[in-house]
Amino acid sequence: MKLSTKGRYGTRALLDLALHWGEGLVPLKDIAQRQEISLPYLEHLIAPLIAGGLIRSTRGPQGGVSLLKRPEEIKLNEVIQLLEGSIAPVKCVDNPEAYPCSDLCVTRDIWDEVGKAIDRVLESTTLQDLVERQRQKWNLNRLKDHRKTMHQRRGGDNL
Amino acid sequence: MKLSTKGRYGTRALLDLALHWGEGLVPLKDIAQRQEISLPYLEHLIAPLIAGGLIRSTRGPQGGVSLLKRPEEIKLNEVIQLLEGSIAPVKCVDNPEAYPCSDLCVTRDIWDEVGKAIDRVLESTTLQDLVERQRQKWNLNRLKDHRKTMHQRRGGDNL
DNA sequence: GCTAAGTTGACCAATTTAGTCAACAATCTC
DNA sequence: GAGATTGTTGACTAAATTGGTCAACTTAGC
Repeated sequence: MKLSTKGRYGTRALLDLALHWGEGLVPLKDIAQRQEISLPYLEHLIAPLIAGGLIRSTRGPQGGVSLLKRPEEIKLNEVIQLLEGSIAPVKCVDNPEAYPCSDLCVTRDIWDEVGKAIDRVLESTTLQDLVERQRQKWNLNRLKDHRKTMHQRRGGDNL
Repeated sequence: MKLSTKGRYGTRALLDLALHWGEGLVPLKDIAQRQEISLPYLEHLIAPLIAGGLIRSTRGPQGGVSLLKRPEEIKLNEVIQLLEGSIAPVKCVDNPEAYPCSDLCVTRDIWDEVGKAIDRVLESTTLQDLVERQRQKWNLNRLKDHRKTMHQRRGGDNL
């Protein structure tokens, strides 16, 4: 039940784009560097996002990539669906027709509920939510660092 | 984000045991046959369940396996934990210490919430719940079959 | 001591994951 | 329009995981 790097890296790449929303095209090279993803690998992660209509790209010098919709309009379930395919924990949840057991099998029903629970979380989270959380975290950390610095200046303990 | 056969087959094996609760030892051969799992593979699925204290086993003739706790005392999150390891969609949720990014990384927080949502569903479901759902489904199907039979006897249409 | 069970560990094929590399296409600048 | 810069695509691959099988062994009942 693990998320693969596709889902994790791809989501981070999109968060990176959302943080630069409104600044025009962002080169893949920059995203790769900031998110510590190898450029050739990132290119493959970008492909399904373009195909899925989440981002657009332009080649050539000054080229790059940017979101096609506003960050608050991009839900994580859509993102994960594009990057990882169905989130459902078992295949027979997606196409019950192909599995004749479906009307007899009670474990299937539970995996179905698990899948829906996952989807509810991802459906209720947008890229904008991630952006806000990220900025909040950065602010908190800056505050902490600042307090630490002040403490040191006042000759605080060396722990 | 798919469940492996370990989790799916193992859960079915436990459901099988729960359905035979109170009948003493159940041979693995029977479970394998009913659940359509190869016996050698089933043996490997059973091992972690014994190690986890969910079931006990006796060798030799008339040997077999049975639940150590009542079906209503066995929650699915415990089962899946034993069969698949942690349910969390990313590793860094389990041991945040090993991942210095954890206090900066907001995507981690989301995967954490997803993991908790999964756990809530599995934590609120016991083997006994599965048993009851299973019996209910069987009853419904028997009723359907019965109605179909009656219909045919009365010379119903051939659809 | 024979037979019917469960236990364990070694082994294996197929698939998936997580990439890399090279050739190519488009775009901008000069 | 030449060349540099960027994105696109497909082929390829090493490593890990999955989903098993097989054989040797242990234990318990008759």
